[in-house]
Amino acid sequence: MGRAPCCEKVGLRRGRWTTEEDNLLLSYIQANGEGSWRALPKNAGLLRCGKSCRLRWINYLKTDVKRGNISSEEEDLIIKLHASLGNKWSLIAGHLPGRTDNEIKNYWNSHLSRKNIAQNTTKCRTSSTKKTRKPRKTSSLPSKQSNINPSSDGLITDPNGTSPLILSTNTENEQVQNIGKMVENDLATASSSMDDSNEEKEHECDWDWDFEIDKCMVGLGLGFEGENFDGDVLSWPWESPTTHVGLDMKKQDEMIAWLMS
DNA sequence: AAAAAATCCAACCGCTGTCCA
DNA sequence: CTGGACAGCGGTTGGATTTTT
Repeated sequence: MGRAPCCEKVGLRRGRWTTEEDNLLLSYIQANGEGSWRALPKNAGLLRCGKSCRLRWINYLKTDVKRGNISSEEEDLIIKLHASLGNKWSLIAGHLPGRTDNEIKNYWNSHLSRKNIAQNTTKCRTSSTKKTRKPRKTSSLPSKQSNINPSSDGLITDPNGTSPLILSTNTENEQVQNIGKMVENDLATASSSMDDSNEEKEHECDWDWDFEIDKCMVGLGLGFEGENFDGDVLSWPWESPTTHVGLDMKKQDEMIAWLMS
């Protein structure tokens, strides 16, 4: 027997929300608070599914939702976080104040993924001749996410792994920039350990933040995963509970040795 | 000016994890 | 332990809008 539907769909409205519906939902939540989404539509006098109400609230009506274009700082951060976290839109959104997972997902799909593909095509074509990497063994999740502090809902932590990078005293832009800087610092440190005399390795380990990191040379010292040009999904064969956004130099060395073997 | 194609994005769908009886 | 209810997440869809031909 299948699971019961989340709501009785017969007679429910679908599609775009009207201003009247928005007002009903807004005033109900302002009076009664969030939650109980299943019961909310009936109580609020809305002919909508509870899930639809929740989505409308989270993505549009909530007061802290930031509207307008994604700034270059935000875009930069999205790229970096996506390289680290993959399609964990809610986690990425957690580092972008006022942005929703849906908005970031849409922005990625419509702006950045295309860019990503283009960059890969032009910059990384030579990588197709490289040795085949080992296929992933497990799920699509990154093999480790030690940069995620489980007690603080996915906030990136400092190298000591304790304090969240997002500080409440910072402005939103400062928060975005801080996170970006931390990721850049990690990568710069990782880069400094590379032997840049090897041309192929230099190409493969281009640590400038551009789009090839996500697909071409993913995870060295960062512990995330990616795909090679044949579409094989990879993950890295280690676990390290002590690293943050990525630095574990011993593991990096092991990774380099493994790649070059 | 009109048609076609491309792009954008709000909303939907189905699945998973958690809680609780 | 099991199963239902619910919240939340990520993938996908479809219609509105914009751009191109």
